[in-house]
Amino acid sequence: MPALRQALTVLNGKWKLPILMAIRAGSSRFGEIERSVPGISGKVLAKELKDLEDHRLLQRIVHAGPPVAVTYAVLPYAETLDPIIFMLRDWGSQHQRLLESTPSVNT
Amino acid sequence: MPALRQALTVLNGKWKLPILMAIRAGSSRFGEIERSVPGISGKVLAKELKDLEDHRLLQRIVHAGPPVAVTYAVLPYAETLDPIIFMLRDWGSQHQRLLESTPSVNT
DNA sequence: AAAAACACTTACCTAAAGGTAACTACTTTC
DNA sequence: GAAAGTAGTTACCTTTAGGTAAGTGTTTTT
Repeated sequence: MPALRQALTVLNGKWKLPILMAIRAGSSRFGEIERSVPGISGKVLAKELKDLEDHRLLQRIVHAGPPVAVTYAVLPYAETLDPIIFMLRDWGSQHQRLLESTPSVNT
Repeated sequence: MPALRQALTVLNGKWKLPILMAIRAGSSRFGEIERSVPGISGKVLAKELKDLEDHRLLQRIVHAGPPVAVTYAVLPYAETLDPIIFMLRDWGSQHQRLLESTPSVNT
């Protein structure tokens, strides 16, 4: 896969970035993340957490009990995405203003 | 849609960036672009060209004939994506090296 | 006059992403 | 001992992305 597609694959999907943001904002337990990302289902959350772990953006930690507890933590490596995220957010909001100010013939 | 998702939507898909690159590299006619993006079909190319036009990244120009000719040109606005594209490419290739050097348990 | 090129469109199919709801196995609180 | 919580999994369905192949209408070359 070309490097550019690879990078887009990591960021893409409806939930990856919202999940990352939720964990950064303080959620760490599965149920806690589920509640703080409104609209996501358990199935999709489980799959996305696995993807994010595969990409070394977060770590799944099992704390020996009793009671055993599972937490998810964002790894420092995930911060290397920050400059890209900021640029994408800036460009995206600028782009939305452009589309609104010069609507296409079909809208 | 959040700004970040909006930006990702513009870039995403298997063919959008390869098409943009092909036109920048000198292809301008439909058939020419089709031949210079190996693997793409006419149907998908037509759809992607419309999307890119809707996002103001390129312009479809009909040259009055005879013979009439249709060309596609990348608009200057598309250059505002360049810094993002460079960062994504860099991060992506760095990420590929990381994944290779620390393979997961499932590979 | 026939054949090929040009820029698409249409119909049909497969695969991947995502959603819904029920279920599992364990633990903990009431 | 029943109910609720935790961290998922499973089966099933819909939507979106993308692929294949044939067709369309116009023009241009042979």
